[in-house]
Amino acid sequence: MGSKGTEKRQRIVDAANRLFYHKGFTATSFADIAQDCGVPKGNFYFYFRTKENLLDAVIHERMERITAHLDTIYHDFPNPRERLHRIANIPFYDHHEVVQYGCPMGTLSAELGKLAPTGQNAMMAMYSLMLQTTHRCLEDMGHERDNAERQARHMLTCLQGAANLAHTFKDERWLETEIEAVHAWIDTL
Amino acid sequence: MGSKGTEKRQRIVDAANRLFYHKGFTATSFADIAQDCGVPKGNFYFYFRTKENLLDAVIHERMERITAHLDTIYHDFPNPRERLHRIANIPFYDHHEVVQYGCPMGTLSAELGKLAPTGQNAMMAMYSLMLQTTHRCLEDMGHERDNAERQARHMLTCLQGAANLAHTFKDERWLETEIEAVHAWIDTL
DNA sequence: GTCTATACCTTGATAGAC
DNA sequence: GTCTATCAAGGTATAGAC
Repeated sequence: MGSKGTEKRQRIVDAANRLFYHKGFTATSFADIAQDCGVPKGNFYFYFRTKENLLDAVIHERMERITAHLDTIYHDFPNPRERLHRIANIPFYDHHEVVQYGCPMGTLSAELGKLAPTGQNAMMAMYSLMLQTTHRCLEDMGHERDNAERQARHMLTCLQGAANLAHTFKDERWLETEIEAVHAWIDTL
Repeated sequence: MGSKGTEKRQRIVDAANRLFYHKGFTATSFADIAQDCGVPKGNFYFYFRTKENLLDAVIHERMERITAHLDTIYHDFPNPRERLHRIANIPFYDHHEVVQYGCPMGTLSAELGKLAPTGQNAMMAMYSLMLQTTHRCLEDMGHERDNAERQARHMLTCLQGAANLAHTFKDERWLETEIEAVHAWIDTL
């Protein structure tokens, strides 16, 4: 608690977070991370026993950020429909990075789904959080439970697909128009 | 050329294709491929100068398969709406593998988008093929050019998102219901 | 707590016998 | 054309001085 170590640990996690996103988990080496954050890689093992351990810390960090962001939306917008619009805007918030590196959650989940059963569970938790938040907005708008769940899945599907294809085609307009379509769809609900 | 080499080359490409899909490009080593196809890895370099070169062959192989599949659809179904239904069904055709390893095109594209500018162009070509085929069906159904393109992008977006989230959640029903929604959407066009 | 030096393994790639 | 043996480089992880 409050010891000097926490600050350095945070620098490692932040650099790993950035590089796992930009280069992918497997393609990122400890040497890359060390160079990025200025901490010698031999020091990593004081904070994390393995690379997978560092990955867990990165995912945990992301989980906290998305949780905080959703909480902010919930706090700032009492209207459930307006909340949905804000959730739909999340991928567009960092649209420039999404086009260049893909969806932070989606690309990592795609990679981990092929090799790490541990990290994949944490990714599922992140998506479940977004799903349940969306689901709750829809219920607050008067949709019954089953219908709300179906609609929430559909919205997430469109957002994820839009991010992926915008990344593949390096086309910001793809993201823009598809998110715009989601907004229009929300207003029909 | 009918020389003996082509057959062994094909075995290497097939094994690489399978493993790049199941484990990812970076996470798959030549040793993995060699073990899978029974060809010693030292022999690989007679057919491919680099790993990226082998990747190109794999992508080329996939491109030919998807081209052949779309040609079959075009040949078997004269009705453009029926063709759209068949295209929408493509991810569901191998639904079991899609749930386990994700969309073959989507996951590879996500990985290459972060490291290989070369291979990524080939991935774009594959998606463009699907996009243009869809686009043409919509034009044949009477939609004007701009509208058809927008609809085609939307359909691809939904299919890609469905495959990704079904993979993330290891949930076959996600894929099933979202593709069903695409079918219903096609009938409204 | 922090860093250097290094062990040990796997990687993609080469050389050369056959 | 095919395979064995091996390379240099880079990977994760460890040992131990400070």
